[in-house]
Amino acid sequence: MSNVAIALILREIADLLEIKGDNPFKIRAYRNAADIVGNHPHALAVLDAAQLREIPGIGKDLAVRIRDIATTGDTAVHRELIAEFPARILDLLGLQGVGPKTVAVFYRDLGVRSLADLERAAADGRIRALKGMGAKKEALILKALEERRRRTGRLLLSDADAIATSLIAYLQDAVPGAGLTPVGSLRRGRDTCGDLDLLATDGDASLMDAFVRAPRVERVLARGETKSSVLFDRAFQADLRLVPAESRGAALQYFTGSKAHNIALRDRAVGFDCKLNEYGLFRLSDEARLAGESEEAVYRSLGLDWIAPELREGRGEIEAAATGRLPRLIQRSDLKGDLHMHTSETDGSDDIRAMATAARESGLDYIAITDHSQALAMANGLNEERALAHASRIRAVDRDGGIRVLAGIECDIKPDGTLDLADDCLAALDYVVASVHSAFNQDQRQMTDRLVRAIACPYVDVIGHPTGRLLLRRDPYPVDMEALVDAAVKHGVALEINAQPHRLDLNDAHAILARERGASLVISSDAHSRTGLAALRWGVAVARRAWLEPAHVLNSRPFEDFKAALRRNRQ
DNA sequence: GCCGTTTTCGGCCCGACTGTTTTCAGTCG
Repeated sequence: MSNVAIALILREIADLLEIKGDNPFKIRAYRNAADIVGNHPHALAVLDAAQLREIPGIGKDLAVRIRDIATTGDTAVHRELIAEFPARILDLLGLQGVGPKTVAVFYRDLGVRSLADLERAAADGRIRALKGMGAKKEALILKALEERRRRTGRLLLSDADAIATSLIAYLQDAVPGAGLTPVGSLRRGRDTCGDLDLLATDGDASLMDAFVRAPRVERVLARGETKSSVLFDRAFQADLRLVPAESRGAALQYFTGSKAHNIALRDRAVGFDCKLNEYGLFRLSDEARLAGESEEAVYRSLGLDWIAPELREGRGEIEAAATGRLPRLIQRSDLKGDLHMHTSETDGSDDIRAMATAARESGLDYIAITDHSQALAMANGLNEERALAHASRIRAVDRDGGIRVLAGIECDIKPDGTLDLADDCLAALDYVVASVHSAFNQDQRQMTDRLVRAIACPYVDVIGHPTGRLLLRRDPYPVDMEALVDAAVKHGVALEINAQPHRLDLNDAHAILARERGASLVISSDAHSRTGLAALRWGVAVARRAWLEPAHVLNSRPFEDFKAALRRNRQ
């Protein structure tokens, strides 16, 4: 049972307990545990109760429940709650403006058991008759139901970034002098964003006016002096907060999150006899403001080094910051090479020289051209003959314009784990990234064996996009990541962090596992055109979330060092 | 349900906005 599946059940328990009106702190404990489990880099299903208890936030009871879920697929508390409430009742919580208390009232007073029931109740005017509700609330419910049908869900990190950039440009145009910064999950570099959070530090009410009138705003959820929320078309939400300049740092900290990080930080503030909110760090005894103008000062006043946003996920960053053990995170400028890209020889749109020139202009010292192999016929993949001819054309470009260009290939891993091109062909190339592009429906055992067999092939240097996921479109294929990482370490094969915004594969949790086990990593763009090279920044975001330093990433090394570190060139 | 430099009991992060309210509960982040 995967961590994500366990987390799902823990979260359902929390939601149902909340509808039931149970102890809020107990609910928080379940929700907190769901976050911990869901984000944990190791498979928790294999741990026993004692090992689970060592994880902060997991105590005696939760350890037992997690064991239950891991071994039987469920736990008694959950089964009892499911029996107590209708199966579809949790759908109601997904509606804007509907929380657990409201769900409880709908269920108790109106017998609402599903979204369809709620829609009928609202249409019949039965909502307005409830205590504490009126015609306005009823209309909001109908609106929320309508929006839910059109909702597209989360946004890719790159899309969220693009929307934030244009929204900020619009606001700065409307209110010159306004200082605006993206915060929330976008600033933390999460692979997808559920909404968009913006922080403004200079500006007045006119900024809020401009915000709620931004292009494509469909509905204003809230409009205040310091806080507004809107829904864009396709029901994508954005929030804007305005704070005074002296609170900029505290607000940046607060609105960047994550929730788990903030709770831990505030808990720490309490230990310092202080209170931390979005306006500053205040001493409880006399309300004196100890920090607030800069994020650095907020952290410093709590005895912590400044923590990069990508680390703020409650993965031990506060302990590391307290003891001076934060990593020197990798940056885009640390990357000297890009090791996965396609040309017009297969499914790319630019030729070798165009890719090399663009890479040089983006500051890289070396690249590998890695077109597809023959199994990917759809992409006009290369057979041995074409691959070798392509390689000689690539080598003809090597060193031109001051950039080294390796003749590589992205070789398909066939369903049985053998490679798509003959060994002598692979041996004649400079670099091989091996990837799965077919037979995604294999079970975990087959897929793991398949990848481990590919890793054992002596001509494979890197495993490309190791889980095959396409964000918001296709789940990862099942693979035992620990076995994969261990095999990679054993054979000196590197694992790719594919920087395509819809892949970001490995993800952050897998990259943490790889780092902890001592695997080498590469960050590659998988560009299919010159402009695609810019995707490296998204891969760097994943790497930073995984606490990676330059030393963990092969393509942060100078060319000769990098080349010597490749599996094929060792010993 | 978790946790412990004051604690094995009694705490547990903090504030803005809305709707239906005569002083606040619920939702959200």
